[in-house]
Amino acid sequence: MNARRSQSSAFARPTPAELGILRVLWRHGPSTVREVHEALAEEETTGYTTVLKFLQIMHGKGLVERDESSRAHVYSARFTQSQAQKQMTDQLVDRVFDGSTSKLVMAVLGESEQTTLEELAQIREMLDKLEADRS
Amino acid sequence: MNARRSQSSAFARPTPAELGILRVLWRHGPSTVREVHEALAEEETTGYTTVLKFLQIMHGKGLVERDESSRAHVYSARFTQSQAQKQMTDQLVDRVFDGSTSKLVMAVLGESEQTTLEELAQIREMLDKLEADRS
DNA sequence: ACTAAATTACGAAACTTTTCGTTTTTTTTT
DNA sequence: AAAAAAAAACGAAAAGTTTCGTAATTTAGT
Repeated sequence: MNARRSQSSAFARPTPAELGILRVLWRHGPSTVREVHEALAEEETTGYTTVLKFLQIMHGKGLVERDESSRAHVYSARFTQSQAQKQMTDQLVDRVFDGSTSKLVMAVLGESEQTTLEELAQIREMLDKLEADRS
Repeated sequence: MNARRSQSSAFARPTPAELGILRVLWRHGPSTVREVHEALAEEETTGYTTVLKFLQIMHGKGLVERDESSRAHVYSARFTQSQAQKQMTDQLVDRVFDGSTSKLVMAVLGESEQTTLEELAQIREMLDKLEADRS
């Protein structure tokens, strides 16, 4: 039995399209199909019923909650963006970095011209905190 | 035209199963179908012809190279693990961290009890280097 | 109550990914 | 050279993902 893939696990892995919808829900909070569709339409061209269908599928999978009290059902993500970040990053570390988190950090810092000094400082701060806790 | 998905782009995105095969090729270097299949069999149960088919598909996509000079064709990854790491991490940053690399670093360092002091030191070193370059 | 509008539900097509059985080809053994 | 063994090629089924048309349902306006 593979807990990672079971429907009842903490949270399943969203497909790419599902992730796009979750991103809208994280940005905008609980939303109707129409609202999600409009938000999505800024970037992609997805039909209304496509979005509806996805929300229904995602509800079936337990990725989103549904409030049916009003006519237009209101959907919301069942886990936070931060939880998803952790889970998807762990998966990446497992599958692509042979389980080494530091390799991931090195890789991402290694080439990133776009990381600002300020961000580097933030990271250093967190590093200080971590090392302090450790000793 | 979507460059990200085109066959000729720097390198395409491996599917989960394709990644599993690439990992074997990275670990073991150029390998025959049989070798990949045996390496894979340690964890999963994949049929020989399934592995063969994947390697053929991946060759078609340009994910792997094929040396046909011997009877048993020898396949090798067409890009390094490190390139794949960068590419897949960038994708994760884009889609899940709203483009912020530091958010990714914070997330991964935040909860990782498994990051050793030694690893933290390595990261600090890299941080030093980066900040030095910047100023 | 009737009509129009908005929304959900349903089903299925199109496409992608994964899996493997069968056939064909190539090489090795006898 | 025939038989056996190993490997590649092929095709297609199975499973999963994405997309949307059409039908049914619910709500709101007249």
